[in-house]
Amino acid sequence: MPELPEVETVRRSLDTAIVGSRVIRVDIGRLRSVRRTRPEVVRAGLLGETFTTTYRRGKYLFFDLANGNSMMVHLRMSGRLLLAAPDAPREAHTHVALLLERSGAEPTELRFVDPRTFGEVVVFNPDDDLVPEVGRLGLDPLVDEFGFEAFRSAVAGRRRGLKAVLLDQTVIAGIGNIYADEIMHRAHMRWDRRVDTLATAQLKVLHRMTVEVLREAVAAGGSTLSDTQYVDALGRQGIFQAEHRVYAREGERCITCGRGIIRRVTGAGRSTHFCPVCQR
DNA sequence: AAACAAACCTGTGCGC
DNA sequence: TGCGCACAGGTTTGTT
Repeated sequence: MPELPEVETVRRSLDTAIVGSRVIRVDIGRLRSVRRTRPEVVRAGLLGETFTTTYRRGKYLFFDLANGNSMMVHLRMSGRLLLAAPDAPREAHTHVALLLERSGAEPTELRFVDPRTFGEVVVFNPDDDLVPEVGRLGLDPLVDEFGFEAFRSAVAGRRRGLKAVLLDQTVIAGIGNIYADEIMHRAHMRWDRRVDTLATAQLKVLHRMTVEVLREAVAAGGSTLSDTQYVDALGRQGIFQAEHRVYAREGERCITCGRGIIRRVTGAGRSTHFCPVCQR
């Protein structure tokens, strides 16, 4: 479900309520959601501690604690983080719930909800190497310095198809299936175009569209698809789906060129949407 | 190095 | 109405 724009929207919708809040209760209902450590590590690491900052790298969310530990949350396909009144009924598939106390505010509960249970919550000390994959992440287009030269050196010379490179989190962190398709469409490039055949002018277009799509999507609060699964921590849906030009538009006429019919092809277990006329 | 399939799970929507 | 199948925003692991 969530890609960079959705994860960033979740982070922003949580930040004010989280920072300065102290964890006074930790409920773990599904061990799988905290599988990277034993559950006692999660409980002991959080209980009584205060959140100091939130930040994001790619699709990884971090919540730092005053004791030096951090909590990492990855939503994977179906995860959600929700803020709710502690006495409000919990959503189905609520696997972790943190009761938060904060001076001058009503207590709130932070809930990790995840039907497919691919997502996870990790509480770790930065000295331990519990989230090694974060060290392998490539540039974050909105957090890191992401000028053209940085982009070029990240993707330069890859003898792979464009979509595979865009989805590779060790090259650029945060792009998933929806935004990869939308970026390629705006750049007028096919998914299977070998990146090492792109000229500098084309790389510049690709770079510009990557930033443009992600920025616009964040400004729109992300994309909520027809299943309405994605919402931010306050339950608000995104509206960027209205701007999708290819994703989930198979069979429709291309909005950009007015001539092509959007196609959908499957490869490596993912579907790719594109316009056969304006993407070459 | 790169491409692909399978694995991890649950829910939903579709055709019959 | 019910059943079986395809498919879903991600990532890792193992195989060609």
